[in-house]
Amino acid sequence: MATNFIHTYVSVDCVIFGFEHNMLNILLVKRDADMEDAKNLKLPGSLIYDNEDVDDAAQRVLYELTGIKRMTLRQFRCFADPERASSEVDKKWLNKAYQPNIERLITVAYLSLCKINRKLTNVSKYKQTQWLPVTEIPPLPFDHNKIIKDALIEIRTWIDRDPAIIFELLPVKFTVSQLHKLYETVYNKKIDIRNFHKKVAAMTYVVSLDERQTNVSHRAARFYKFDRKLYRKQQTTMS
Amino acid sequence: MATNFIHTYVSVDCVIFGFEHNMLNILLVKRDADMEDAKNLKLPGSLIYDNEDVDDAAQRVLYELTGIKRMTLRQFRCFADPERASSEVDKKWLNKAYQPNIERLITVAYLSLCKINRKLTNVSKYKQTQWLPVTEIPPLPFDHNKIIKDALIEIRTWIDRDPAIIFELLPVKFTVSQLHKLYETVYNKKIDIRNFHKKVAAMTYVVSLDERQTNVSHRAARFYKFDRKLYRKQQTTMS
DNA sequence: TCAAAAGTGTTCGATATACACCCATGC
DNA sequence: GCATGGGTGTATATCGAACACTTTTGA
Repeated sequence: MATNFIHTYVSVDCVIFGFEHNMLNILLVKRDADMEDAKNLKLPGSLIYDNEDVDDAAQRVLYELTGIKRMTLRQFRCFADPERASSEVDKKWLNKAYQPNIERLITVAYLSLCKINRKLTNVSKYKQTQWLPVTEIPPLPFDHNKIIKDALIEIRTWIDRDPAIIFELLPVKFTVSQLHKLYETVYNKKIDIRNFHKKVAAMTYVVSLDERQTNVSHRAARFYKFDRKLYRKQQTTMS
Repeated sequence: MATNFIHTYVSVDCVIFGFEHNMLNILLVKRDADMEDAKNLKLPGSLIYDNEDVDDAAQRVLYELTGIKRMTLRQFRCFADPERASSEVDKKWLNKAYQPNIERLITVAYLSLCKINRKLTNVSKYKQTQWLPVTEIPPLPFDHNKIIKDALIEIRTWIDRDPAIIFELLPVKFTVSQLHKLYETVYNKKIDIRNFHKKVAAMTYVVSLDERQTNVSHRAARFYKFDRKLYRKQQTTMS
C-alpha cells in the first residue's frame, strides 16, 4: 500500500455574508461553548459524511445554522495546505470535537449570502453565533482568516457574473439608498447617486412598490423589490 | 468514532488546454497502457501525497506530464459526488492503479494552458498522451466529461479576469490573426477584424516585432509578442 | 494575373461619468 | 425653520459595433 498518499477527512467551511450599518458582516460561531474567550470564534463548518457531496454538506451546515433551506451558496476554493490544521490548539479542538484522531484536514470553502435581519433558527452544534463586520474579524483558528480574505475577493466576482445575487443581502423591501450603499461597500468606492438612480431604473427587474418609509425625519424613501421572474426572463432573452 | 464521516483519498485532475487548427484541444492520457482501446482515455491526475498541498499536486502532475515547471494553472472546483467513482470499471482501475482499496474519491480540478506546439517531455506514469479537440472528446471515465464541460465555462471567466493568460495558448511570436482566431474560439463568436486590430493596438503590452512571416503565398503578417512586464506595470498603475 | 490572407478609418449608438439643486418630513 | 436624507436632468466622453476596399506575396 502506498502509504504516502493522503487518506483524510474532508470538511466544508462557510463564509456567510450579511449587510448592516454599511458594512459587510460575517457570521461566526463559538468554537467551544465551554470557553468564554470572546475570540474563540471560527467559521461554521463540518466534516462531510461518507455519502454526501460537498455541496450538500455546505447546505446542511447552512441549514443547521440558520434554519433556511436552500440558501444561495457558491463553492469557491479547496484549502489543503498540509499545515493548515497543525497548530496544537487546533489539533486539540479537532480531536475533541470529532473523536477520530485527525492529522490533517482538507476543507472546501463556500460563500453564502444572508439577509442579516432574518431571524435564524440555529439547530446546529454551535450554540452561539455572532455577526462581525469584516473589519473586526479577530484572529481565527486554522486558515479561516485566509479563507475570509479570499471570500471577500470572490464575492465581487460572483456579483459581476450574476448581478441578481446581491439582493440576497437586502431585505425583501429595500430603498435605493440601501442598494446604493451596498454597492459602494462591495466595490469599495463612491458611486454617484444620480447615476445610480438611472442604473436602478434601467434594471427592469427592480420594481418600485407603492410604499414608502414611515416615521423618518426626512423625506420618506420609496421601497423597491427584486423580481426574480422578470430577471430570469430578461437574462434568457439575451442572445 | 463517528464512522459516517468520510475518510478518503483526494486527487487532482488537470484540464490542459492547447490551441491549434482554430480549436481548443485538451491533453488526455491513456489510462491503461495494456488496453489498446482508443477510447481508454482520461484526464491526467494523481492522488495527492500526505505532505502535499493540492496546488503542488497539480503542479507535479503537470510537470511529470509536460516537463514544464510552474505552468499557469488555476483551481476551479472540487468534485465530490459520492457516485463519481463508483462504476465497476472505474473502481477496478483505481484499485489496480493504486493498491489501497478506494471506495470513493474526491477530486480537485485544475485548468491549465499550454502552447500546443511545445515539445513535452513526459516522465509520468502515462506513457501515451493525446491532444484532442474539445468537439471530439469521447466518453471518459469518472466524471471527467463533466469536469471538461465546467472547465470550458471557467476558461472564459479566467480570461475575463486576467486577459494576459490567453497568451499562454499562443507561441511566443504570434500574428494578430492567430490571436483573433483564438478569441473567436474561446468566446465562440465572430469578432470584426478591423475592430480587433484597434483593440490589439490599444493593448500596449502586445508589442510588434520587426519580423514577418516568410514563404507564405499572401501578404506576410507581422509578428507580435506579449510583454509581461509592460502588462504588470499597466495593471498596477490602475487605481 | 489570380488566389489568399493582411491590413486599414469612419460613423453611429449606447453606455458611463461628471456635476448641483429642490423636496419631504419630523423635530 | 432647520436638519436630514430623498430624489431629479443634462452635457460630455468613452467604448463597442457596423461596415468594404487596398496591399502584399507566391504560385
